Amino acid sequence: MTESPRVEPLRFAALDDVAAAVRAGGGRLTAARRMILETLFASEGPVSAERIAERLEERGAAFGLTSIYRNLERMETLGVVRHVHLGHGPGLYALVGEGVREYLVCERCGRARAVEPRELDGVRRAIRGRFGYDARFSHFPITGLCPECAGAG
Amino acid sequence: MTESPRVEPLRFAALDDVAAAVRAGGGRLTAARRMILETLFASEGPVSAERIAERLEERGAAFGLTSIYRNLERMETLGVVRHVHLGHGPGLYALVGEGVREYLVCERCGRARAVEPRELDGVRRAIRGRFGYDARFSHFPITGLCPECAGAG
DNA sequence: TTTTTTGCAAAACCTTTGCAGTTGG
DNA sequence: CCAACTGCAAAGGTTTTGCAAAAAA
Repeated sequence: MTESPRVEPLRFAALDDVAAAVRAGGGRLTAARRMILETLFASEGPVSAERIAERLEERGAAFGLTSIYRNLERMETLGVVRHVHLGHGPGLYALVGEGVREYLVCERCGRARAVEPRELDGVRRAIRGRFGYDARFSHFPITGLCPECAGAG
Repeated sequence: MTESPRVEPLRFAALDDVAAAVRAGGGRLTAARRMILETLFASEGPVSAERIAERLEERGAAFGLTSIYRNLERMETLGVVRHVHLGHGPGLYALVGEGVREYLVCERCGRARAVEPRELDGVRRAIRGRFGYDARFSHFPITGLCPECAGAG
């Protein structure tokens, strides 16, 4: 896994779109930025800055955590990246374009479940109906006991 | 959501009851512990460890943050204290007593709303019905846009 | 060239830990 | 007396900042 392992047209096309969005926002498409985006593309879920740094190192291109954080922050303001807090650990980053998810986290076993926003529409409606809030669980999750842990008492 | 939001007052059991619970759990009622409890009792909402330290200092009894944290943690395991994360700031502590609240926090203006758990029963039912989760918003809040911020676009 | 971006080191922030001395029951 | 508690200093984990050098446009 030294070079970009992904050759699927879909992903390449999408990556180009993201790169274009970065440029459109006045950002430069540096090596670090491109590789961070590639890493996010290849990841199955949101990943920490540190994990991204490891991935880049595996590919022979070490960038300091400082740069990773600065790039993620910049790309977040450009609207191509977002982050979520799923627990007490570090923030986890993902691309915006590949579909925003919302999360439920068990505060006992720590497992997270990612769902499509539409799956939470009923819950959102209940919250809006009573409190007027437009709830969003893509940055901070719903927390509680998952079915297994709730069952175990 | 950078600063600790302000929430409505909490009502507590008698301070003596809390002190008794500390002793019942094998804890000693030291000066620090008593003053921390008094501070929580007198506070209008959950407060940070640092704020507690300031209060104690105002009363002429300075205890290190270390002790504050250790005491809060100990009293939390004794079931007398709890804490909530309402944003990116420090954790906020409160007495358990009868007044456990659940929270909604606006991620734009940062304001928190504290509600009685029963007010969230409908929301909880919707979540349980679809995902099987037993959701609790007393440690991590519901986040989203409050009515004012949602209206402002 | 002009404007980002990068690296390094250091700090900021919240919280925990190690250890030796102190105190409550 | 002796386990529980305390202060201090130091470290831990995550993220930010300052500044000079390097690279993109």
